[in-house]
Amino acid sequence: MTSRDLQKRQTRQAFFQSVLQLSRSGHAFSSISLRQISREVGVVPTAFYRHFQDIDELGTCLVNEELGHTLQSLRDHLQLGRTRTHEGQIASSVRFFLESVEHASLHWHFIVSERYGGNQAVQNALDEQISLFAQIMTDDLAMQPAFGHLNQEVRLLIADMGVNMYFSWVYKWLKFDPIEVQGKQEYLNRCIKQAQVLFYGVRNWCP
Amino acid sequence: MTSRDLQKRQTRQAFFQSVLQLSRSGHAFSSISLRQISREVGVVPTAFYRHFQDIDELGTCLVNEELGHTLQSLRDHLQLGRTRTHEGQIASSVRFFLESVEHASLHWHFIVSERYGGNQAVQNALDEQISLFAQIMTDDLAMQPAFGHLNQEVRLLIADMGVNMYFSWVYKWLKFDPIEVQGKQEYLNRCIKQAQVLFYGVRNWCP
DNA sequence: TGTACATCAGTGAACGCGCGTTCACTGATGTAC
DNA sequence: TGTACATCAGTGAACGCGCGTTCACTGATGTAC
Repeated sequence: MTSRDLQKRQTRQAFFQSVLQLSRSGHAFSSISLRQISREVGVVPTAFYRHFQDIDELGTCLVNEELGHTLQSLRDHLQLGRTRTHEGQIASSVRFFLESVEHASLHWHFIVSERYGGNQAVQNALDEQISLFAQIMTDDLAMQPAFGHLNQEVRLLIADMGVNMYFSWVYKWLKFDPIEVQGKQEYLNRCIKQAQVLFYGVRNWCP
Repeated sequence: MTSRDLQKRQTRQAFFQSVLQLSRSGHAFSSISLRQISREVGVVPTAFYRHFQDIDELGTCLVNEELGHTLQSLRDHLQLGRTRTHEGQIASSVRFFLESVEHASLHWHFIVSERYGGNQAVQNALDEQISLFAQIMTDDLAMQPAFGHLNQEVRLLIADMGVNMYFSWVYKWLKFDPIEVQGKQEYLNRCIKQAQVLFYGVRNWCP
């Protein structure tokens, strides 16, 4: 790894960061221009082509590389199935999720904004990453004895509900001002209750 | 109402339709240009200003007028709370919802695509309409004796889960080709099961 | 009913601007000997 | 280690194009008498 390679990688990262910041400040990915991004990075527009063929490629690389790592580590640590037997454990799982979201707020803002947004390439790349969540949550549910009465199909169905519920919290969660400690706490408690309602129903569900 | 007024109203409708069609064909609202819309309508770009001050105004009017009616009539007929005691009735509610969505597919594609999209004015207008759903579902839950043990706060929390779950179905539901009858039927059954899992849990929930 | 005037939805030319993409270039970094 | 050449990330000028917005206009429809 030469210093030139290192420099190139840093610029590439800067392109990703610029997109995430533009997204955070309210611009849809499909309305961001190549020149806008380059300006943010601090390079001339033509430098863009040293890194990506076009904006679609920037989008898919951003999702697979930059967001991929964030989502991978979250998937590794959520372990929903192993921690949801008692209500206190459901609470920790929700708390861990929302803290992770806050910690990678730029990433998550982009994910929820672009999940159903205008760029097909980005949408497909995101869909792949997100469906891994449902898959992993399904396997996780299988490890929990209390849910042994559920077959694979029902587990996947429930994991899908769980992922959609978790994702439905993100947008409002990221809108809180860091100072609004009390508002955030109340919102967190609301999310925890929603998770408890869902998983309580699952525990007693007869397929 | 003169024939001139009528003509103007038709052109206004045509602007709405053009936006919905452009949205359906994959363009994010915030990346659609005034000239693109006018071209679709079949008028010169300057004619746009006879109807709207700018694109933001077109967006908010589209949501409040065009989508407003669709959502209003759906809210009036869903009556979730009155029909979810037996599992067969939950099924009819889900079926009615997804049929309504299919019937107004352009509207619903726009709603789910722009809910977290790039235009703040549209997002705010949509948020108002959507939060009415949660409000109405909350009141509806109150009418159901089986859920009398839930207080107002918990009912709103559950209505919120319900709305988010219903909305989470829409995007994939609209992606089905009309010919794929079997695939659609299977997806519908999946949605019904998800609704049953959620409302089953609610029925036995102790706050 | 007929006439004379007012209204106003849609026209078409014009503007300055930011866009994506091309091209030949520069000069610092890497490599071969 | 020192030299001579290769690589290639970033430069800057140039292009044609679609954009939003302005303006004075046209001519069909509506209104007052």
